[in-house]
Amino acid sequence: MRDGVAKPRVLLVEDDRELAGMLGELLADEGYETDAAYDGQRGLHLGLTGQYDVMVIDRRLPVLDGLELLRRLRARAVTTRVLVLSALGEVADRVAGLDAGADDYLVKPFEAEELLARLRALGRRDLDGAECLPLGAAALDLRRHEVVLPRGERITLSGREFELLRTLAQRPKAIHPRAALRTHVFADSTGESIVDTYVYYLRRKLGRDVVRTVHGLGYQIGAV
Amino acid sequence: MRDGVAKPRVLLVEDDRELAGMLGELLADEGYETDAAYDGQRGLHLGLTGQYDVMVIDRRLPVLDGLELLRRLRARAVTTRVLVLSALGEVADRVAGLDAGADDYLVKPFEAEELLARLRALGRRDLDGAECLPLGAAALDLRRHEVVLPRGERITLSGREFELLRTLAQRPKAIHPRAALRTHVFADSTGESIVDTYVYYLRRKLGRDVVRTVHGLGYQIGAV
DNA sequence: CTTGCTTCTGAGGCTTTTCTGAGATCTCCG
DNA sequence: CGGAGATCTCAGAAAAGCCTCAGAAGCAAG
Repeated sequence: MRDGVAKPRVLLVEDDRELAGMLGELLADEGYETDAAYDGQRGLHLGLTGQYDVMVIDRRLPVLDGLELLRRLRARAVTTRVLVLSALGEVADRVAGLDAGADDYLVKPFEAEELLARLRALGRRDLDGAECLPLGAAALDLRRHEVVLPRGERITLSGREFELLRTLAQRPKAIHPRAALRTHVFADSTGESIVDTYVYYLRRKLGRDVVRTVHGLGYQIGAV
Repeated sequence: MRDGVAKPRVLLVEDDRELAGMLGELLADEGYETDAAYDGQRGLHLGLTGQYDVMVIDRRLPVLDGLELLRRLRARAVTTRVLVLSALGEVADRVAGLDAGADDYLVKPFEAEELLARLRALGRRDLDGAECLPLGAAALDLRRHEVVLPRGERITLSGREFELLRTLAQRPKAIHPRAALRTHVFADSTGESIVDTYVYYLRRKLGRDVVRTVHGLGYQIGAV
């Protein structure tokens, strides 16, 4: 899927365990790494870790309603793409879901193919054809794993350094939680502070300002 | 819509001129700046200028089919969000549309409300962080935990400061009793005066006037 | 096997945030 | 006016979060 390095991670919040099990298998077959939660509270807890690429949330959930869960995630600066599943298919229901912060809304019953296609659409991040990502005044050369400074000077990055910076540069100005970066760039078994270390390496090579720390939330590039 | 600064720009590619006209008006009423193209070739030309925040593309188009238009845009590294409109509503059709690069797919006939909600959802994705609560002349950036002053200056809040201000800003003009704020924002075990302290911190960062004290009752923002 | 680079760990120290509590100041009302 | 209670201000301790870096372990090329 993506470089074969890390599978995209999906959080599935669905109280119908049978359906959850089926979807979990379906997603696994498609190459997703899936975690499941069976109620809204648990979904909120997992969602806040910020380690997912996309979430699938059922609208009707015990403990904490799906839309309320979504609102709370959004209120806590979680920008992960969310697809809401619901048996409620009226236009007003769909509008309510989307306006609560969903990126897409799929009405039950649905076909597996469509769910997968919509997940692909949400997860699509690869900037096809782009060779460079903007990086403030500089640029990140995706082919050569180098940062090109305004005056043409080039700084070579190691593999991990590059992956980290690319992840940040793909969504500039967004805040990337540590946990998310750790899951995307490093192996799950690595220590908690690996991200700090590599941010330190990047800053040492590129200057203190490339990466901004947002205390308690994560890291950010291209700050305003 | 968005701070009233710049209207989001929409490119509408639709050969049915009557429908195009109606949609154009609808979008204009919602505060979008709309350009229309009546065939795929013209849509490609305009789309490549890269000046749009989102595109609405009909699937069946003269000269250049909607999906082909979409593929060519994607091939040329245009990452603008695209919503495809189509009379073809089979699952296979929708999958084809999404896999051609669409971010969303809406089947005709549709209701205006849903189109608008889906456009809002698409627009939200790029504005990573433009999700704000009004705060008098300023705004509270919910994703970044920052207060955005009228001139664009940003003041970062700590976690607790943010939670407190958000709670107040969610119901402006309401009077929030101390005890309620303490329960919502802080742990139950904290001292009685924790709210006072944080109100003091907010005032020190943002100015004396952000939070008004209603003696004996609580705190309030956005006073009359 | 050595050299040089990359990756990862973990400890120590630094900074920011959170919370406490106590004195100063203010407000309301008799 | 004056006092009780409410509120403000702030210093500093404790906790949490973050930075820095040395060194071990891994890997690839010579």
